[in-house]
Order: sequence, then C-alpha cells, then structure tokens
Amino acid sequence: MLRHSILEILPPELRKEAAESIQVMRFPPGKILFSAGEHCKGLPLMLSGAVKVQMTGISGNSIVLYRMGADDICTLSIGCLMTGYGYRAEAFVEEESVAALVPRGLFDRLMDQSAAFRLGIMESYGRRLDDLMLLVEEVAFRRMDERLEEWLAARCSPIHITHQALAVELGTAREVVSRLLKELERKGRVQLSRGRIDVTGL
Amino acid sequence: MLRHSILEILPPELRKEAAESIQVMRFPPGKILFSAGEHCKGLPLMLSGAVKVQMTGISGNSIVLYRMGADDICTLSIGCLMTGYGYRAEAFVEEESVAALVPRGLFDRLMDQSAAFRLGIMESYGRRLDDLMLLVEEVAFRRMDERLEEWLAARCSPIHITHQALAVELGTAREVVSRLLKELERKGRVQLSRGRIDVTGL
DNA sequence: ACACCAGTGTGACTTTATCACTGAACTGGC
DNA sequence: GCCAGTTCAGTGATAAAGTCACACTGGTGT
Repeated sequence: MLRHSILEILPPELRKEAAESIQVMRFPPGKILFSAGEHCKGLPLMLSGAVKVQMTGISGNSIVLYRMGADDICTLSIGCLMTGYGYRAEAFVEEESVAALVPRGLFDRLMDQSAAFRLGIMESYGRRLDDLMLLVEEVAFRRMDERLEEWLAARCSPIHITHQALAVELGTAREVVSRLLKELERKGRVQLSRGRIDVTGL
Repeated sequence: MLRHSILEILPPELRKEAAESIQVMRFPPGKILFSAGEHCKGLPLMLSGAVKVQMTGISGNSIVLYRMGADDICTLSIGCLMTGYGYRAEAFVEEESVAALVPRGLFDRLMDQSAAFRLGIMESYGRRLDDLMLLVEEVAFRRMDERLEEWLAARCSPIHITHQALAVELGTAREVVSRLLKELERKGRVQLSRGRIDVTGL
C-alpha cells in the first residue's frame, strides 16, 4: 500500500495521514471510472494501469481525448472538485488499474506541504494540455487516411478493435473508418476480419 | 503596481519579494507575446487585457485555441518553464494588456506559500482544459455553418474582421468562410464589405 | 492615374460526414 | 445442430467541408 509514485516521497506526518485517509482501489478493464454529468467523489491518482478519457458531443459522436497512466493525476477531477460541476467526459479503464483516491482535504494539505506532489500535479496538467492541443490540430487539419495509418502503425499487428471503436479513437464516423480500411486492404496493406485488423505492411 | 489580482492578497513577506522581482509589462494590441518554438523567459500573469493563443499545424493552417484575460496565468508558459521545451503555440495581444512577469524562483515560492496563488493557478488550468475539450468537440463534430453563425451572433454588429482571420478563429479554410458568409448574405442575414460584416438579423 | 496588394468570389474537384439499408458473423437457447 | 437476436461490416447516394487555381475589387501609396 502506498508503495508507489509521488506518495512514497512524502514527509512522515503526511505519509501517516495519507495512509489513513487514502483509499486504494483496483479497477478491472471495462470499468467506467466516471461518466459525463457525474460529480467528483475524490481525486484519482493513478498508480498503475491505463484509462482512456473520452467525450461525447451533442451530436452523439464520441472522441478519445487522452489517456492516463501511472503517476497521472486526473486533472479533470481536480476541476470538478474545485468548481463543483459534473464531469464533461467519461473515463474508461482499458488495462487493470490501481488508483489512490485522495480526498479533498488531503489534496489541499498535500498541495500545501509537498513540493514533489505539486510538481506531479503540474506535470499531469502539462501533459493533458499538450495532448489536447495536439489533438485539436490533428482533428482540425490532418487527413483521415494519414491519421488512421499512423494509428495502425503505432500498435502491433493483430489489432483487436471494431471499426466503431476505431472511429471514436480518431473522432470520425464508423463508415469512414470502414471505407478507409477497405481501401488499405485493396492496396494489400492490411487484412480485415470481424473485430480484427492484421497489418501486413505499412 | 501590483494593485490587482492574486498578487494583492499575498502575505507581507511575499509581497515584498514580489514587488522587487516581478516585472510588470504593458503590451500594445498586435504585439506577439511569444511564438512557436521560442523558450519561456518568465511566467506571464495577466492583470488586464486580452490575449489569444493560436497554433499553426504542419499543414500551415492555424486555429485559435483559447483566450486569456485578467487573472489568468499562462499555463502554457508553466509547462515550458518546467520541461524546458519551446512553446507549441503563439500568443497574440488583442487588447492593450498588462501582465506581471513572475520569475521561476518566485513562482515556486508562491506555490509553496500562498494557497490563494495555488488556487489561481489551478483555476487557470481548469479553464484551459475545459476550453480545449470543448474546442475538440466543436472541431470534430459540429457543422461549420452553425459555428460561424454562433460566432457572429456572439459579437456586436459592425464586426471588423477579414475572412482569413475568421477562418483561423474557427479552424477552417478562408474559402469555406467566404462561401458560408456569401450564403448568409443571400439569405439577408448579413451584409458583407471588405474587412467588415454587418449582422442584419440572425 | 496607375501599380500594387490584401481581401474576396467562385469553379472544379477531392475528402469527409451523414443517412439508409444490406448482409455477414457471432451469441445463446433449444 | 438450427434459429433468433444482436453486433459488426460494407456500400450507394448525397451533402458538407477542404483544397487548388485563378479572377476580380477596393484601398494605398506614389
């Protein structure tokens, strides 16, 4: 417990409080950490695993905004905690994850007393901002076929995903993904089957 | 000097240090606060005015990411200061602005010793994150004609802007804006002239 | 009065999004 | 095994948006 991450380098008094008030939770893949509209119950500090954060527009379409991994603090939750508004996005556990749920009071004390904790927070914010800026640029200006090929090239070959899920990754429509993939298959670059893409050469 | 904002509620010792090490600067409209690739020289804390932050993609197209106003701290600069990387975007002064340039050392001390300052930082980050998430959704899923009409409706009538600049606001191409505006003019909703749009009814 | 140039208009074409529907592949029950 | 229900994938038709190329126009300065 509390073996990892930012929390292990706290000064002794804080470590004690942390050990007492922090809830460490384990989330299985598929679990929804929070959904849109919901209110924040505590600040998740990721100790391990992978969580994707995605958002659904008024149109009903969704897009993956970014992913959180070990040592990330959920910046979205900080915002919700501060403002009291509900979440604007939803978080979906992709790989078995362990997260420490930091209550508000402790969070404030940590911010007050640990420079290392503050640094961790700032880094998480920085990463998120960067991710989102890059995403805006991608979505606004880059071509779909390029983005799709990059996405495919970035993972290892038997990729298990549906066209619908891939469309959410890229922020487009399922049909668009289907057509582009079919085109790639015609060119002999991938091989398609239900729920699976084999990359044969990019 | 230091009459405003977060800085006026600091404890006395910090106020003194702040007054000594902070440079208050005045920027005229049109001035570029920083551009892409540049390195961060100090943390701008906006005291008044308006600055727009925009980014240019590899394609050469640009998009306005968000705007900063009074009491905003430039979150992008925090990231640059921490990581040492250059800016990914550029900041353009729209209205005469006054900003306090906080050096790194003072920033760390402020974070350490002022809860109010920390809160201000977190709020700025929260706003930015929110702005960007909303923008991603807009760009990815919403129709251009709707977005254009909303943009027009949100300001008061003789709007002085070129189609090119409007395209950057919305993250699209100049031609698209020209055509949509022409269409609106045909419908009698706006009246177009060089560098100017009169909204006659939306 | 003329040259120059930023700003605008538009045709032709490509890419992407949307709608509507078909069929194919898995699932669970019987 | 066979069938019904469901999820996933393919595709035509059409509309919206982006790209490229080029013409025109209104203002500026000389």
